[in-house]
Formats: sequence, C-alpha cells, structure tokens
Amino acid sequence: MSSARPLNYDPHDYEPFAVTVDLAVFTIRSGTLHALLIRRAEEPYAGDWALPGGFVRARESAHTAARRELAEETGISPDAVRTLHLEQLRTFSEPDRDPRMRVVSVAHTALVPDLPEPRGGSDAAHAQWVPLGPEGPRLPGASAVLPLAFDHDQILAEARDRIGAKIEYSCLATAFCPPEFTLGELQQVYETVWGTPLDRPNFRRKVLATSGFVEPVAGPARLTGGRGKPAAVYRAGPATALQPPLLRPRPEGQPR
Amino acid sequence: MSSARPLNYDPHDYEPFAVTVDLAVFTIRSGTLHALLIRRAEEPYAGDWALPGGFVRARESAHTAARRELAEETGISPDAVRTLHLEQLRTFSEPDRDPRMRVVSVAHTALVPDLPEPRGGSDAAHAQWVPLGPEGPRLPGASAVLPLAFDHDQILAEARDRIGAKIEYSCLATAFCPPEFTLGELQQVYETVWGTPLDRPNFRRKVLATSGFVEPVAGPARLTGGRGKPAAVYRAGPATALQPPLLRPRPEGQPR
DNA sequence: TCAAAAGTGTTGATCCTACACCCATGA
DNA sequence: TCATGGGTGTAGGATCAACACTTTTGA
Repeated sequence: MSSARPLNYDPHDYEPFAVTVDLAVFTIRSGTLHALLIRRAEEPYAGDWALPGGFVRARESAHTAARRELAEETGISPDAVRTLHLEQLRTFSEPDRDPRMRVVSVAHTALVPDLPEPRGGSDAAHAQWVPLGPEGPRLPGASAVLPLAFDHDQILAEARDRIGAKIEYSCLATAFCPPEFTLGELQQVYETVWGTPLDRPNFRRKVLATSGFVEPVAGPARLTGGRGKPAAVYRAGPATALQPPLLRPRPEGQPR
Repeated sequence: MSSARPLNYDPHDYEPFAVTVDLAVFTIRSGTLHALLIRRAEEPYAGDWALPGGFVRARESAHTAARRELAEETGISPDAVRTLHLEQLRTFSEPDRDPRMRVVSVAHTALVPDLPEPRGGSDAAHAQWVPLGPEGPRLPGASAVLPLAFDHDQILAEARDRIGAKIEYSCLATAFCPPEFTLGELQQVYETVWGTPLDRPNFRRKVLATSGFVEPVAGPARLTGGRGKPAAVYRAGPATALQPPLLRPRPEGQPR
C-alpha cells in the first residue's frame, strides 16, 4: 500500500474492480491428463469453453473462494475438498481481459484423483473433463485444439507447465492418486504429466529413497493392470518437498 | 469466470475491491541483502515501516502498476526500470488484511543492482534500504527485527524465500549485479542470498558450464577487493534457465 | 616478500543410467 | 506356458565436493 493513500476514502472513489478466481483443475483418466471445463451460457463467449470460476465474496479470501468453487464445480463435498491440492497460480489483470468491465482474476491450480463424472453443483451442471493433447484441450474425436474464452488458454497452459515443473521437486504427484496406490500408478502420473516414459527400477528407487514421500500400507493388491505380480500398496507420506529432486529426462541437448 | 455471472451487471452490485500492488524490492549492499521500505505517514500503522506500493489504476495491469511504483519509489527512470527484474510473487487477499476496507494486493518481487540512495519520487521521499538479518529487516544498530505494517512481514519473507530458491535454477542472480561484473561478485550474490560460503573453483566451473549464463567482456579489471589478481569481466548472457541447476549446500540431513 | 584474490588441476566418493534378471499372477 | 507387470541387482560412466596448487596484483 502506498503511503499516499488518503486518510478517509470511499471505495467508490477508485476504479471499481471485480475480483474473481479461475480454476485450472487437473486429473488423470486412463493415462491422459484432463482439465475440468465448463460451457459458457452467456455472452461474451457464449457457447465457448472456459475454466470454472467465480467471484470472490465479501468475506472470503481468494483461496477460500477457490475452494468453494472447486466443491461446487466438481460436486465434491466442502469437507473432502479440503484434502485436495489447491494452490494459487498467479493473478491475471490485463485491463481488457474481460470486455464487460475490469476483472482481476486470481488463478488457482487444483489436482484431483480420478473421479466419477463431475456431478455439477448449482453453478455448472455441465462441467466436463476434457482431455489435454500436447497443444491443449481437445474434445474426443476433434481434430483441432479447443480455444477457451477470455485468457483461459494462457492460464491453463501456465498451470500445466507449473505442474510439470513442480512434481520434480515436490511430493505433489500423489495428489493425482487415490488414497492408496501402487508405485506403478505413481509412475504413470509422472509419465502422463511429462509425456515421457521412465525407467521403472530407477523410478522406484528414487521414490523410496525420499523418506516421507510414500509409506507402505499392509495388505498387497493388484491394481495397475489385470495381470502381473500384485504390487505393494502405498499412501502419501508427510513430506512435501522432494530431496533429492526427481528430474525429468531433458529432451535435447546435454544428457544433463 | 463463472457462467453464473448475470448478463448485465453493475460493478457496484458486488463488493467493491481495491486492488493494489506491493513491492518487495531487494538489493545487495556491502555483502548484505537489503529491502526497500517506506515509513507510513498515515493511519493505520502510522509511523511503521511498510513495503512500497499503491493502487492499480483504471487502465493498468498489475505488472504495469508495479513497474510504475518501482520507478517512483527508487527514482529510477521509467525507461531504465524496464530492464530490471520484476515478477509477480502472489496475491494476498485475506478479508481483514487492511482494517479500512477490502484490499486485494498483488505482491511483486524486484531485484536491483546496488544503487545510490533512493531519490524518492513524489510518493515516497523517505524510501530507504534496510538491511535484512536472518530473521528479517533490522535497522542499523537496532537489536530487534523491525515489524512491518499489514501482512508485509509475510510478503517480504515469502519474497526472500522465493529468491533463494529461484537463483538455484534460473539466471536471476545477475539481476543483482551491475551490467559488467566479475565471477567473484556473482559468487558474493549467491553467498549473500543463501548465507553460505561457496567453493570458488567449483562455483566458477558451474557458472561457466552453463552456456548463456554469463559471457566474457573484453578488457580485464580489478574489482572485488583492492588487492589480488584482476578478475575477468562478464555480462549477463541470454539464458534464463540454469541447466544443470546450481544447488545450494543443504544445511542438515543427507549430504544430498 | 607477503597477503589477497583469481584461476587451474586432481582425486576419491557418490550418484545415476541402462540394463539384465527373477518373481508372481491371469489367461 | 506365456504374457504382463512388480521387484532386485549391478557395472560403467558422469558428476561433484574438497582441496592443493599456480598466477597476478597492491602494499
């Protein structure tokens, strides 16, 4: 805040801003990264696809608003939504990003495990999981990338980049998994987000070498495929940072 | 944006928000990290120290507003300020963070080379560089950490953490250096931000191994100390990412 | 001649990649 | 018995921290 702010001022003396949250919600279904999108009912961009989101209310922080919207759009209970990974991405504030008025949006990223099809709340009965190709969202069968309303293409792309970078040095990847999972499933998360195959023995060693990343659960089970040796079951541990990091294979240039 | 937004709406139908930017501006002077702080003239927190900042204007993005404020507070020309490193940190939006009204602040972090004492603009003739101890800002001679107004302690601490993390895998550190610098000076940046001494031969090798991090300049010079062999002079190169990263020595636990 | 800072060389430990290999299950 | 996925072992190369050493300057 500037010291030049007058002692007594009325909010309406200043340019009125609307403050919203937009959500880039990701999940992994059948080996493909998906984002939760809605179809806009009204102008502008009526009929176009967009990120879910909404206004920050009078007594809410942006984070609280994002959590509320996430529960509404996914149909997850407000209690359960507290356990999901939800973090601020960045704030988008270009003056003309919304043609109607000045809207500043605090974009958030959320990671959820594979869910039943979203049972939309009042706000968006039409929220859908849309698969993400290498270039962006693509409806099943469509040949081209789906353009989003407003600056949501940019938000989605930034959110996706951030996730890819963040699972390298944080324990975030378990947020895509159900409460109990196998190392094969965890590896699939990495492979799906990065779009690269990983060496299974080495992946396994790296994960287990980081204390607190995953912890073993009692009875074994079979999960990843219909066949093969049953895999040991793990749950997410208390750690949040990955030390040493799990670096993705660099595509070109030096092997490292 | 939510699809539930009504077709025609007036901004004042909603809770009016003020949107501000706050700046965590860092520099290094004589081997110590400093932050730019101002003294508040008015209530609340009159007389307390705070981060510089101000309102986002009607036709500005948050980034533009941050750049404008940075120029005003440091006395750097609007042209020159474009070359500085300025990036969004995150948005602070707790409902009661400002006791007067609802203020959402998009915090930014800026890195500047060592400057002459800030010639305050109209807004803050009293902006000062305050050295940062391990626990936070501390006025010269003071025994305790200086508490800041609003949630600015938290903003400053987060900004500082982020810088420490970011110079590991980005070329950001050169932003603290003048246009031409020696590797000794660059190493001092790392040592100051991290608060750890580094091995000179190894530091040198790592920096030079990353193509585009620094590039040599013609004639040699003496800089770092009054004595010793003159050091080769470099300038910042075109790279932005550091591959491989320059990891800080981990204080405890596993050697890596 | 000494202290201080820049710059080069080396070595042993560590880490990691890329495999080969065995195990347990369903079909 | 074969295909499939889980899990263990290991060898060779790359990397890196730590430290010895040389060089060039000011005092």
